[in-house]
Amino acid sequence: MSAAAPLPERPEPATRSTYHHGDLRRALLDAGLDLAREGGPDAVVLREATRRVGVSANAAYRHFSDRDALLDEVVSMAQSLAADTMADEVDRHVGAVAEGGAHEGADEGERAQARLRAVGIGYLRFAMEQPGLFRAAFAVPTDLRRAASPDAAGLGGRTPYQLLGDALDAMLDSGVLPASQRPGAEALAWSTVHGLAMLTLEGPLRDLGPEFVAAIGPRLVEMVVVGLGLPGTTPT
Amino acid sequence: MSAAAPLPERPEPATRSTYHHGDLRRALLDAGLDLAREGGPDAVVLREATRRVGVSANAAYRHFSDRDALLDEVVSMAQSLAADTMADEVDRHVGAVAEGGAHEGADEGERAQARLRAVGIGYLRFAMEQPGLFRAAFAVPTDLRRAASPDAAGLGGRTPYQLLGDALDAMLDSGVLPASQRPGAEALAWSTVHGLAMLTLEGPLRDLGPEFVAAIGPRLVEMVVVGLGLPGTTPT
DNA sequence: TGTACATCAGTGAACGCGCGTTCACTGATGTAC
DNA sequence: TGTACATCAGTGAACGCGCGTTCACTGATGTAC
Repeated sequence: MSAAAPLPERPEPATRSTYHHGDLRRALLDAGLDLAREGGPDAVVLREATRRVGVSANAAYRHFSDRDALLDEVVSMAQSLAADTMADEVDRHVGAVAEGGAHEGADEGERAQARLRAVGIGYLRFAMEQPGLFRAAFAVPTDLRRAASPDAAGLGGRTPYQLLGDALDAMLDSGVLPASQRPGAEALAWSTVHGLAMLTLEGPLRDLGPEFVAAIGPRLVEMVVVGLGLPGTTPT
Repeated sequence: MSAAAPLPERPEPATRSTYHHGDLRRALLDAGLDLAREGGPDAVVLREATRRVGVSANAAYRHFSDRDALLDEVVSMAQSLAADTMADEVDRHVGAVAEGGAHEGADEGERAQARLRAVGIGYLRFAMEQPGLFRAAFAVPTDLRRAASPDAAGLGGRTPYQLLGDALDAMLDSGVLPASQRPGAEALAWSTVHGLAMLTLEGPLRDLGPEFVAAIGPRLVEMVVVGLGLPGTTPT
C-alpha cells in the first residue's frame, strides 16, 4: 500500500469508509472473542472491542444491552470451540462412533473408555492451547442451562457437557460403568480435568506448564476410568 | 454503649486516638484477609484496607511495597487457614497419627486411605465454608514455592500441599499406593477436589451449591483412592 | 419514478467511579549526650 | 535528668488511568404514496 514502514505497534483501530458498519454485532462478537483469547473473560472490555472495530464506544449499545450481554455470548462461543477440540480428539482416538454397533462385541467397552479419555484429554488440550478462551468458557460463574444450549454447541451439535455425558452413557451401555456410578458422574469426571487445568493456568501449579499437563493428563483420565468403573463403597 | 441506634450501614471507618497506629502492618493484613473472605483475591483492595483501618491510603506504603505485596501475604494466610481445616478433618476421621505405628498391623493401609480422604474432604469443606479465602489461597497465580513455605503452614506446621504429600506417603508406606503411582500423585489428587470446588464456586456448576459438593465429595475422593491404588496401564 | 419522512445505526462529549501510586508535608518517638 | 535532633509513621492532595454507561445529536437507509 504505502512506502512507509508499518508501525509495529498495537493493532491500529480499524477504519471504515461507510458510515454504517454493516455487521457491527458480528464484528463486536469477534473482537470480544479475540479479547477473551488474549486475556480471558476479564479482558472482554466493551470499550476495547469497539476500539478494535473502529467504532465509537457507545455504538455497542445498539446491539448489546450491556457489557454482560456481550460477555455472555463470548462465553457460549468459547464453549463451542472447546466442544470442537474435544470432538476432534474423540475422532482421532476413537474413530467414528459405530451407531448401530451391536456387532462390535466385547471391545465396545474399551471403545467407550477410550472415548471418555479422549473427551478429557481434549478438554485439557483446549485449556493449554487456548487458556484465555478456556477461562472464558469454564471459569465464569454461569449455570448449567448454557451447558445444554445450542449456542454452546460445536460443529457436531453437542456442547462440551453433552460430549462428556455421551461418553459416560456409552460406558454405561457397554457395561464398563456400573449403573450406581452413572448419576453425577459428569461432575466427578469434569472436576478432575478442570482442576488440573485451573491449577496450572491460574493456580499454584502455574509454573509447571503445558508439558506437565500433557505428561500427567493421561494418568489423570485413567484414574477416572478406573475409579469410576468400580461400584465404590462410600465410606462413612 | 450509646443510646443512639447504631447505623446499620457499612463498617464505619475505624477511628483512632493516637497519631501512630501501633500495629498498622498487622491491622492491614487482617483487613486484607477480611476483604478476601468477603470477595476473594480481587477484593483485596489497598484503599479499602486502609479505609477500614482508619488510616490514609498511602500509609500502607510504609509497610508494603505495593498492593501485590499485601495480597501475597493474604494468600499465605489463607493457605494456612486451609491447612487448619484440612488438619482438623484428618484429626476427626483418622485420629492422632500413630507415630511408631508398626504394631498397627494390617489396617494401617486403611488408615492411610482414610487420611487421604480426609485431606480431600477438608479441602472441599474449606472451599465451601470460606469461598473467598479459598479463591485467595488457591486461585491466584503463584508458584509451588509458597506451597512449602512456613508462611503458608497451619497450626500444625504443615501447608495444605504438605498435608496432601504426607497422606500420599502414608499410603505408599502402607502398601496401598503403588510406587509407580507416587510421583506426581499430588497433582492427580489435588486436581480432583480443586476442580469440583472451582466448578461450583466460579464455574458452570455454580448453582449446584454446597449441598451438592457435600454429597458428591465422598464419591470423588473415593474415586481417587481407588483410581490411584491400581498400577494403571497408561494407554497409548 | 420521485420524494417526504420515519426509523435505524452511528457520533462526540461527558459523567461518575474507584483504583494504585506519588508528592511534599508534619506529628510523634526515642536515643545520644 | 534534660534536651537536640534524627528517624519513623503518619497526612492531605493530587495524578493518571480506564472503565461502563448516558445524553443529545446526526448521517444513512428504506418505504409509502
